[in-house]
Amino acid sequence: MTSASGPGLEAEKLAYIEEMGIAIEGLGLPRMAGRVLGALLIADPPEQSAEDLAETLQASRGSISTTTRLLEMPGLIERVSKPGDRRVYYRNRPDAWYQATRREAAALGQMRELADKALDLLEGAPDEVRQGAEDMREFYAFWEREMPAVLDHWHRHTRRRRDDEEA
Amino acid sequence: MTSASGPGLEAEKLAYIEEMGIAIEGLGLPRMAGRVLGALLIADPPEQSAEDLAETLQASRGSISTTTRLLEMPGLIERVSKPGDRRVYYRNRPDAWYQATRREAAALGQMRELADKALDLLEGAPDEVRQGAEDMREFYAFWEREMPAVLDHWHRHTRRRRDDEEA
DNA sequence: CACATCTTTCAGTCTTGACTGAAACTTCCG
DNA sequence: CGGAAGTTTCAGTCAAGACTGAAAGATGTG
Repeated sequence: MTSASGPGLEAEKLAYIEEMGIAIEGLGLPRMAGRVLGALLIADPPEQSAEDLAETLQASRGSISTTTRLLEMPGLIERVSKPGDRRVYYRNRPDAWYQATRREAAALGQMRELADKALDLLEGAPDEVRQGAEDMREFYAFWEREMPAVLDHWHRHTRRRRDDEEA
Repeated sequence: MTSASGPGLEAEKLAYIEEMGIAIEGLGLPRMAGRVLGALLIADPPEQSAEDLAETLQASRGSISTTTRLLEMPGLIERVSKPGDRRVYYRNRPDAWYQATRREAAALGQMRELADKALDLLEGAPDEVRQGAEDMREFYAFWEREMPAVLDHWHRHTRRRRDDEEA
């Protein structure tokens, strides 16, 4: 029997889950989202039902429902079903962390636009006054171009290797 | 006279400052920090006293003090003084946005460590169970290496160009 | 040294939003 | 159709932390 009742996880794993909660909170998501990601990452088996998660994380069903939907939207976790079982199971997606980083890259456009807008507002001002906004635009124009390019490179590399293994 | 009394900034600029406040809030800093960055970015002259900022942003002196210190620590703004003037002035640093992004890169180590720790907790588990943590480690090992490398490249490029202009 | 000016600190207030838990809803089965 | 199992929604509670404003502190000036 694989200790499937009660809290069911060693204290070490529970501590890990909390650590992930704090780390993800730093990225701007609710702590509970990090807990779910952490729990799924070290779950055996990798598929966990809403009830499993609620019990492991000592959280309400409502909270689990809201959180899983939040994580499902950007592709960080996915739902799976089993024949003859009405429940929905959740598991982390293989490219979850790539996707999360990809989303950060998508937010860079806004920063470059803010730099452009600053330059509009400073139209006609002396170069010295415009310098700060110029620097900002220059940096984000660069990073908005390079960050997705580097991530793409990794993604193509990984997909090719995975396909090879399957063949 | 350059409208130096009262709110003193056109509605357009005030709206811009608020927009920056919201954008920066999305990066995990207090909204007021974004307001200060925005105000300094479009300020003429680029140096602004604590009092100037408090007035422009309709904020308390305490809030300005806390926020400027917060922004000064990671090098996003800097203090400047003027002869015969007791006040401290603030202005944005030329590489502020590079520094901010650099700090994000520094946080990647924590994520790779979390992946390592997950694998420790899954020692002896079947490959299928460990796969998620393996994927996470692989991605962050890559990104922890590449992100600083690309940023460094830009920084060296920019410094060289700036030195050329000065020569 | 006493005063004036500017800045920082800190206790209290207020806003935001994460979480709970119960009720509503959906889906499947006899 | 009635009921059981599972999930989602939502109003209310609670905690975290941003901001205020007054008091304390620092720094220069006559």
